[in-house]
Amino acid sequence: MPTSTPKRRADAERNIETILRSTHELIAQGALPSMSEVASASGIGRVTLYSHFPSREVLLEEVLRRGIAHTDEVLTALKLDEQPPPEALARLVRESWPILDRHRRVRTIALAEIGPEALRRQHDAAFQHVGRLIERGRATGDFRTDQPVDWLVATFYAILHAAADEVDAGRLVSEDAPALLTTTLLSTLRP
Amino acid sequence: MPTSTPKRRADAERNIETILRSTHELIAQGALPSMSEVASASGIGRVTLYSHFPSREVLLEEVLRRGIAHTDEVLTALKLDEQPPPEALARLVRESWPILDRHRRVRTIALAEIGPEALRRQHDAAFQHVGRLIERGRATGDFRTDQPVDWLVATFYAILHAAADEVDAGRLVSEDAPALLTTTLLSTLRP
DNA sequence: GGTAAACTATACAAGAGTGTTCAGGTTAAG
DNA sequence: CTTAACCTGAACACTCTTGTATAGTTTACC
Repeated sequence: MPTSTPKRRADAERNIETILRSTHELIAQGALPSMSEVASASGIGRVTLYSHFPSREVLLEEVLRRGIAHTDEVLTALKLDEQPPPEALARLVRESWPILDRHRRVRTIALAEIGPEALRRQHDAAFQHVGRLIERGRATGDFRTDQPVDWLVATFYAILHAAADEVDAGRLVSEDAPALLTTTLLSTLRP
Repeated sequence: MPTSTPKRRADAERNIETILRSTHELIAQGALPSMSEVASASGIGRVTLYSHFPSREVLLEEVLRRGIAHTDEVLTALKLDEQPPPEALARLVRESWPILDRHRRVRTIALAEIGPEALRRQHDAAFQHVGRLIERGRATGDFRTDQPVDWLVATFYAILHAAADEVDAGRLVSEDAPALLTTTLLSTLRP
């Protein structure tokens, strides 16, 4: 079924896109933006913002939904299932670690604002990709089996997050991150 | 030099203590408490609260300062310097991982509210303990030297934080955490 | 070019938070 | 027992945020 778009004008479409993009960006920077902040960051009036998103909660939910969908697309395109787990992990980190971290941030912040129910409704695609990769690695003997999968996934994300924080703090340059990350992640996952 | 206490009455002293304790607790639970919340959580009036801490910012700074001092005491008492680094790490995790994490939370939340300057002024004692331990381990050959110390410290805290989150989410029981943590941390630190 | 959709600024109501003032009640300490 | 320190609730001014209403202007689209 095609997404039923009840014929919107092109400028409205453009504004909605801009709103969602800049909201996402504000959240990724660590802020919990107010509707006024979103409006001025998007370069539109506050009333226009409300005309598209009737409440703050609806806006945040939509940003979360799109973030999850986008992450899922990127991860699916990587075709992680078709490579040996260690190589798949290296590829995953090299090509998309900032995306994964940004997703984690939006997830955390949006969750804190709109409660866990909204998140449970949208099941979290990125976690499933990483979880599947780890489970496959356990089956092939590449990854350890002496710790719960949940714990391995949790440390995976925590380490990604640490890298992003270090980059933000200026103690790490973004180009060096993938190599460090791959090494550290493999250290935690190898038997 | 003894801390110059400008002769306060005992009940005032008691209230100040209660305020700082309950504020810390509220923050450790993940909240960003308002002055009203702090007051009612402490069982005192809002005006009394303001009479002791002229502003929210001053209160948060003091909570942060005391948290850092307390963590420093606990870590110093462990005498990490007197044991081989891997054993010292295991001991550190076993005896104080919840304290380290709670401290990290207060640090993060207070930082978000009062800005980084206040934190830079109070240099972070816990980070120094962990950093020293890791550097000593590198010198003895127990820990890896192919990654920057800053990065190893960052992952150390990130993994502690992950454990605390997992416990909060109910996916991990607190008693199992030290063993998992020690294993994972040593995996990231071993050469 | 006409028309409806979309935009804008301004203003309003309601709620929450900060910080202050005041007037009166309680209690620690000498 | 006296007194100064301390605590209290109520009220006030101020700011910020959410969400809605109004009236007028711009712009996409046929």
